[in-house]
Amino acid sequence: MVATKNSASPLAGLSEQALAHVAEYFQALADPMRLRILNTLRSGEHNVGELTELCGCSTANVSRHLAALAKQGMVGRESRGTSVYYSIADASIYALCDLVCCNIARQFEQQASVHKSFTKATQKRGRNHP
Amino acid sequence: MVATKNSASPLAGLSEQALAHVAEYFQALADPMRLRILNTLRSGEHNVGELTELCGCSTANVSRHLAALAKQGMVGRESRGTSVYYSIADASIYALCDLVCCNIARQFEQQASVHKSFTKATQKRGRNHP
DNA sequence: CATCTATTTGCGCAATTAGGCAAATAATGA
DNA sequence: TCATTATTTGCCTAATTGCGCAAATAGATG
Repeated sequence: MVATKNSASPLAGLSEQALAHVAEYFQALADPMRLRILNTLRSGEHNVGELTELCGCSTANVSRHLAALAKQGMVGRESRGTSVYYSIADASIYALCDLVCCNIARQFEQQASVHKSFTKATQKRGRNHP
Repeated sequence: MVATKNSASPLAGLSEQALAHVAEYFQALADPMRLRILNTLRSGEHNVGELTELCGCSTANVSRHLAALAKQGMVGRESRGTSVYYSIADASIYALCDLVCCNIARQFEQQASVHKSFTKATQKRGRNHP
């Protein structure tokens, strides 16, 4: 691994591999059904069958999505009896999602009130659609 | 929009559309080259040609990636002369990336400890040489 | 062991996507 | 005007991805 070690921020000076790793992490979150699963797991652990019902998704796909999330260390796996229970392994995921939701909410606000001026600066900011 | 759950957090009770929107947001971050572009923009605004050189990517692709980032409101666009300058429009992106990097660093630590010798107790955390 | 249930995985298909190449567009200057 | 530079976009290909279906595994119970 070629670490450039520019310690301005964790993102600064990342190697190709590290960048790919971060991208994979985001990729795991870039699916509505996986987000739904994570959201469902917020209330506590659930097995695959429960998630299948709660998320309205086939068992096979829930299993696959859980595998993808587990690969990124987002959820933990625990076999109990004939079932496999999954739970959130990294609560900071929700911090990520909350940040994104805030950003998107902000976008919606801006979109909703294009002609209103609630931005403090009077600059013309990125409202450009061809 | 159908809110199905109590709103303990922004992620809770998200409609299908909102969930898809969040997923799209993460999707925009789920590419190494786009992360590299964002990382490069951290030092300040750059035009497409500069980013092409700094990121080692073709002009067309840089342009496309920038369009994807702009679509999510992550970067802003400003034409000056014959060039188009892009800059970070939402600094909270870096908070996202930093969170992810911390999570991944943690993963690396755990992987490293496990890989090194699984006979040791995993409560010692002294493994950090990126 | 046989069997049932729960979960995982292999395979194929349809849809999406990143990248290369070239043509099209925009802005500047002779 | 035409030429030049900078950026965007259309088209194509290769690779990836999510899903449905069915077969395969793992664990518990008779």
